[in-house]
Amino acid sequence: MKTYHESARIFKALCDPKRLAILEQLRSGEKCACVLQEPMDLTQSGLSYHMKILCDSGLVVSRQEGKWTHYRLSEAGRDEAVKLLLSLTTPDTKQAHECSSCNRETQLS
Amino acid sequence: MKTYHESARIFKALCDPKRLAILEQLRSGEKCACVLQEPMDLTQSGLSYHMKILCDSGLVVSRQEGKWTHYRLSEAGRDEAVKLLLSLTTPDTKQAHECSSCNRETQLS
DNA sequence: TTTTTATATCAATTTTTTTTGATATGAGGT
DNA sequence: ACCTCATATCAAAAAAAATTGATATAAAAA
Repeated sequence: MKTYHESARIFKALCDPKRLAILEQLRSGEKCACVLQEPMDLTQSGLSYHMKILCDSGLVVSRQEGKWTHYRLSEAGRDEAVKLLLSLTTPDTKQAHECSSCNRETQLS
Repeated sequence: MKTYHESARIFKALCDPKRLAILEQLRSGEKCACVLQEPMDLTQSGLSYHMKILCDSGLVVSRQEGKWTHYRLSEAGRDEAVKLLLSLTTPDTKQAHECSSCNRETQLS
């Protein structure tokens, strides 16, 4: 079971427009950093910063090839994120119950 | 088609540990603000701030009942978020291709 | 070996987000 | 009408994230 902090880290990757634009570029295949940076309003070190966050989330994986770093979407990372999103937002039917204290007060009045 | 900024807003709801703890509470059913606040390290206005972000994302919906505001998970919001997550992180097979510029340089050398 | 090239990291700054305390709103109750 | 309670909103402060420019590293080229 992940802590809330660990779970938040995965979604942190998705809560910045520039990182979403980077993911969009990766949808069409593996890209090296220099190619990713070109069409974006980002400095070299800015891109590196965002790629670190994307890799830390597990949604993206990197591969070193000589001087170049290539990035690509991770299928395992995506599956993990979807599973986590569902587990965070799906009602727990086992212990589901209504808000008792407010309802009681309402009913008593 | 959503802008990256709009998409980011949905995931912004999920990138804070306190908001994940709030979602966890909502998994067991609809809750009013006072009940949600109690077990959490949050002031009244702090909770209100986070609930606004959760509602803006569509993952949570609110219902007014007299003085009380009740919050619950939104199934539609969850479906939307999953759909969005998948569309952002699934390779686009139609136009998938490798990083051409780096590969070319590598092959030429 | 010296130079260039691709990327990472660091420290300082700027921007954004979160927290806090005070006040506003609005529904009931007295 | 006045008071109380639940919640929202505002402005200021604090904390966290993003950007920038400089420097470090390490691979390949000259």
